[in-house]
Amino acid sequence: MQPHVLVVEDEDALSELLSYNLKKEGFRVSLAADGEEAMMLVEERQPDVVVLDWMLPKISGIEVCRRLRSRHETRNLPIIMLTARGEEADRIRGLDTGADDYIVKPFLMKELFARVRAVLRRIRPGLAEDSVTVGDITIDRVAHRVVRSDLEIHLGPTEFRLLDYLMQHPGRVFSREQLLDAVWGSDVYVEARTVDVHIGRLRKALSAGGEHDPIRTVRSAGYALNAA
Amino acid sequence: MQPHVLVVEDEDALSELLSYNLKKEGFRVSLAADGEEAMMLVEERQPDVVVLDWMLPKISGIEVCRRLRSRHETRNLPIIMLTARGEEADRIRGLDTGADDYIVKPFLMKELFARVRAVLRRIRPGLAEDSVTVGDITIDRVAHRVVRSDLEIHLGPTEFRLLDYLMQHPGRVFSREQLLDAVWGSDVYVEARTVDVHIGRLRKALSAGGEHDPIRTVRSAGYALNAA
DNA sequence: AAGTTTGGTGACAGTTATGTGACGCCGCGC
DNA sequence: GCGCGGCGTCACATAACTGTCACCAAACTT
Repeated sequence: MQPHVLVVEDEDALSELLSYNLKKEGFRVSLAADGEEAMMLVEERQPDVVVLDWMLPKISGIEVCRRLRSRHETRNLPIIMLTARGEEADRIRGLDTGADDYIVKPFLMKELFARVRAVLRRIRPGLAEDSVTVGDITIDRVAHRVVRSDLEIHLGPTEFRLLDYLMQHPGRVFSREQLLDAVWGSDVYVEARTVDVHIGRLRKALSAGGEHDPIRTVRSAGYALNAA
Repeated sequence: MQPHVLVVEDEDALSELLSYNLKKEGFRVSLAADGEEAMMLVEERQPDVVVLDWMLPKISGIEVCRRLRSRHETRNLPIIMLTARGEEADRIRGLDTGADDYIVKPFLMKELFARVRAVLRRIRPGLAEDSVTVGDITIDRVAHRVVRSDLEIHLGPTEFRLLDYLMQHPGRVFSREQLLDAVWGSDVYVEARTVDVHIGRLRKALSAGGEHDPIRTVRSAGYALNAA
């Protein structure tokens, strides 16, 4: 699954531009226009990285950063701040407050891409890693293969992305909505129950060799991949 | 596909000269004028080898080298440093930091070519090798011949380059766009589906002797050559 | 224990991606 | 100018995958 970027920026023109280009670059993108919306979307969409403008209405960028850092779930969420030229003091405060990197406006798109990728790699190596193993299941993103105890498993594209996503956070429970957002994309509309069907298909495929089901159903909450 | 060299050099005159000559020698070349650009281009273009001037604005050569070595994906990326006469200390630090070779300015072009090729051969044998074998398929770049289990296979130029590229990263899945970029060149415009047709032709040619198809289709992702 | 909610799953019809034969175009050697 | 080998596109057939639904079972509630 592609990394998910939350862009927090109040200027429409810039946020549109960022969204367009990041999507083209293969990222999933959510947009927030102010600090409140940002906090909400962080919660709801669980982005992998936040690109945060420093000048924001309502809650300032620095405050958003502080709040994210003070909450357990988002303590390690990578943050890249956008500052206007010359806001030197902010930049320093930003890094103090826990931003992972900053970039000065105006900037080149490819510079942003590079930093987003760099931060992802540094903070959450798993995301950029070529292959991940959880228990007896290994997924290789480059070769696009899944192996369970030496047996190759064939998955359709959606099942592959679904498993990939679950494997990035083993043990964690995801609601159907979260999975739809992450795996299907926040822009398409499909029934939540569709997730059930795909989970079912994934289970069947993963259990083809007689092994036991690695996916846990959490009633009225969602699904999780068993950590070990 | 020809090896891809990233030249990091801040003097325009020298970088132009290097670019011109390396291209004439059959390498693909990218140019970076400083350390930041270098890091960006490494990420973006994924060169096969870096020729790195030691005196650079912004990020020094030594720092570039250190960063490349500290990142998983570039740990083994070959680096050849360019040092001015007498910068003995730098040279040692350079090799310490993980450069693979160094060359003292001023130097002869063919000396540079030789070192680039040597380093490529040492670090990534496949790229500089005259012939490569994957499973029962052998490709001879010099003679432009392909052999599968002792049977010679005739391929057109495009199919040859396509197979050559796939054989450089066996098992890895490439999107149609990646293949177009790598095999057709990023400047020509052809339909993505054209890749399918050529894959089809390649398959037919490779299976002429009754062997089974060595190319794997990954639905909605692309194609890969089976590793073994 | 009956009622209610939630999850599992086979079936199905629609959609999308891929395989492939056919065709016309082009550059080249003769 | 002609024939030939390659190339890029297209159209069509086919295979693979998808989202929904209906219906049943399991898990909770009261």
